[in-house]
Amino acid sequence: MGPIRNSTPKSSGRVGAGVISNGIHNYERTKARRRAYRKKMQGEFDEPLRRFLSEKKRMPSFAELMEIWNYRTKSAVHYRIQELADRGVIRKDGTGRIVPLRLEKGTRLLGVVEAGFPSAAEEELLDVMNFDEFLTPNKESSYILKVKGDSMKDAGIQPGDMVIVERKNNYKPGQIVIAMIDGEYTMKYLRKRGEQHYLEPANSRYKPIFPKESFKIEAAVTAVVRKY
Amino acid sequence: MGPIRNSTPKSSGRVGAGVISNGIHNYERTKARRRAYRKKMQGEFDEPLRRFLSEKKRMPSFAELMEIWNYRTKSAVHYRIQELADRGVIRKDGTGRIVPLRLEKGTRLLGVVEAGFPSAAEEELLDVMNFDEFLTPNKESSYILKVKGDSMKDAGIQPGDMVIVERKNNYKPGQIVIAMIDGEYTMKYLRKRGEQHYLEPANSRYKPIFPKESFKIEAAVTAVVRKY
DNA sequence: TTGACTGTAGAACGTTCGTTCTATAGACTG
DNA sequence: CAGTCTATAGAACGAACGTTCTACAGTCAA
Repeated sequence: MGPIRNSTPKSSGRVGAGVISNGIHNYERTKARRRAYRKKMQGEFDEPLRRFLSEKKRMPSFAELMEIWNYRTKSAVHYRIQELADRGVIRKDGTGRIVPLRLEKGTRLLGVVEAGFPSAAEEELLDVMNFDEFLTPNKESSYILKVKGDSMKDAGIQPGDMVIVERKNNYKPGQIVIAMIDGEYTMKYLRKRGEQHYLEPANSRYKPIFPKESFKIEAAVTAVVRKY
Repeated sequence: MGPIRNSTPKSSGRVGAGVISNGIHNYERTKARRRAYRKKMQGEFDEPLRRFLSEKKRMPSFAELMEIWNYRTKSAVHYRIQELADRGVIRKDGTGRIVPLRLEKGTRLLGVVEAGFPSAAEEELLDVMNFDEFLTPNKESSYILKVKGDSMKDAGIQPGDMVIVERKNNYKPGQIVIAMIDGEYTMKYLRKRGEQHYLEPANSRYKPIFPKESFKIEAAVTAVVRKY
């Protein structure tokens, strides 16, 4: 049958000698059908791969791809793999093994609220993103804290939120920082008046804190995460 | 030399016949040194694996592990792999290939601000988390929107924040939802008075919205993310 | 209708894979 | 000091791997 596969396995493959194929066609209609079919198929090559990757946390071997894609030979897989590599979905490393490129699934980016929700056809075009990389590019120096108290309320940080903080070498005024001041940890805006640094809450019910003895900034807040 | 390796490769391996090893030892001191060394080593087996995985997006083969761990034989790798599997760091699938279990690096969870920052020794004990799984468990039905306007300010959602929304079948009062009301998309609290649903902003400068004609809830907000 | 192109089947090949067995140096135990 | 345990080296092995070549049916374009 050629390119249209994934139908019943037995009907695929070459036609035996002596079988006369029907030569009558409506070519235009056939052509259109095939285009649509192939577009659909493309997704049906990628999708099982995605599933395998997220389940097994590794790429399948050619033998496994034979089963996944319903092929009877590895050479057919080889052909398909070449096509996926050309499309940039996967890549081959030095030893021939395949590595994923655009297979990890992310969450779809929709833009501003007014944009409206996409139809199934538009889905493909949406940008995707991975939160782990986005929120903690420097995993080594990042920590997660749970917020207690409402002193940063007007900055949109509520009790129960999680903040991602990062240890750095120097901290700039205007940043929200975690500081050890007079023996206690606290999260506030870092401000500077003249040469003196001080801490300012984002809540009119609290007053700025001017350090008396010890004053050490431990980390800067790089992100806020809240889950309902 | 035995278990203490990763020194210069040439000095490892068996001592040639005729070489008489020095029998004089302070056993207690040696023992303590070895324990500390081995603990340090443990990390030096896991770390290169982590790096390989995050760079190449796949687990290394035994031959590659030989280079990574500075072994001269695959049987030594086999031995180490067994130990990693016992510790639950990796797992072997049916065909002998190794799959990661506790290798993906997460961000360390510290708890409330008051907890203080951990020393290098305490690092190991911290819980880690992966934001991608945490924020979007259902990737298929989740979308990301960028917030415009300050109508949800008092709910800690500011302009420029990203909200993760999820399409559902039914929405409960009290949730923050994305709704199409009278032809426009908006993000508000979903409220219910008697039998009538309406939308309420979290900003005293705005008033509740009672739907006139069309009213359709598109999605519910499941999380808020802000990055500085 | 012809010729080129596409997609799969099938077989053979050399390479790489993880496993296993033996040997041994050094550390540890009593 | 002798015996045991741990961690590595080294070699051999069968299974699985990805590659390549040939053949051919079906599609497509001229």
